[in-house]
Amino acid sequence: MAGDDEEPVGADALDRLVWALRRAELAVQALKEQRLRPLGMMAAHYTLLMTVHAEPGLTGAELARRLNVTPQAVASLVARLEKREQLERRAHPRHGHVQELHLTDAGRTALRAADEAIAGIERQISGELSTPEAAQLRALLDRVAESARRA
Amino acid sequence: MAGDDEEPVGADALDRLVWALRRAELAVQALKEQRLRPLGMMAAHYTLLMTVHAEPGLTGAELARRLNVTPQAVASLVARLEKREQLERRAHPRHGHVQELHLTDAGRTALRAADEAIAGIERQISGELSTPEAAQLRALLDRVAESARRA
DNA sequence: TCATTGATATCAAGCGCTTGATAGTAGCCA
DNA sequence: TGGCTACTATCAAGCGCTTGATATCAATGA
Repeated sequence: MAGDDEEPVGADALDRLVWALRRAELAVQALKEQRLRPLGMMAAHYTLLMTVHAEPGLTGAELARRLNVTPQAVASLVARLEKREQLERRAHPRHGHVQELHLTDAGRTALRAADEAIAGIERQISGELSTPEAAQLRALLDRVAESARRA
Repeated sequence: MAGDDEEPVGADALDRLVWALRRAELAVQALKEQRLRPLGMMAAHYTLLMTVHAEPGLTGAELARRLNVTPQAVASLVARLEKREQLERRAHPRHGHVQELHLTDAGRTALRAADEAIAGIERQISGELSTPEAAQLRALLDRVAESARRA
């Protein structure tokens, strides 16, 4: 055809699913940081605390895989949260070298406050969607995530 | 109630929309990096080139707002892409101090190759969804993004 | 005409994350 | 029992991004 190479890339590139996904996540992430800042917590800290809360006793390496970052990055975050007394490292019962991560009471308190802010964002966003729409969006996102991870 | 404070945060925190959104974006982003690496391009470069392609003549500051990063970060990326001859800075017709950004032919070629990889990811992901599902997901994501940005 | 305002670009310093490399420990198997 | 392998944790160096501050220039208003 004559028009095949008029455009170096498809004009619909910005209408793609992956682009819409990025835009949405970027906007939500910015909102998270904004709401979490007054609480003296960063989104990365919230994510880490929430992950450890969901799976207590997680090791640093395992946590790094969950968060898609390197073990060193996790160690840096853990060190800071440990200094704030929000997280503690305990020796693994079998592996003396390995350290399990657990939330402290202060960590749970901080997490609860942060989660209140995140829940507010969730309410606001899902409030503009009908209940079935929200459920379907969640289901579709899960399928997208699994599809990308399986690739 | 007795069980109100047994859990510091709602047990459904991981079932939230914002969490599913993050998981999906993280997985897709990792896939992008993986597919773009063999082409010697990073996801950030692709995003920048695509944005400039969509709006030629964009200034650095304007571009920074589009990408949700600081002007300095953009300047760093631009300098690198300029060194690769994929991007060029031209003086603004009215504002001598301001510089417009334009893609070079090499930039368009590189963008086309990169976009091929991204399009492959798009096909793979949307291939696991029905056509109406993909359309609805895109529409819902746009509403989420606008809702978060408006907050 | 000239000062002020607003926006751009750029420099400098600090911090967080990544890649690469090293040390320690449990599990497996000959 | 001894050695190999796999996994964990940590150190060191480099790079990219952020915050903060500075210089330049167009546009506005007195």
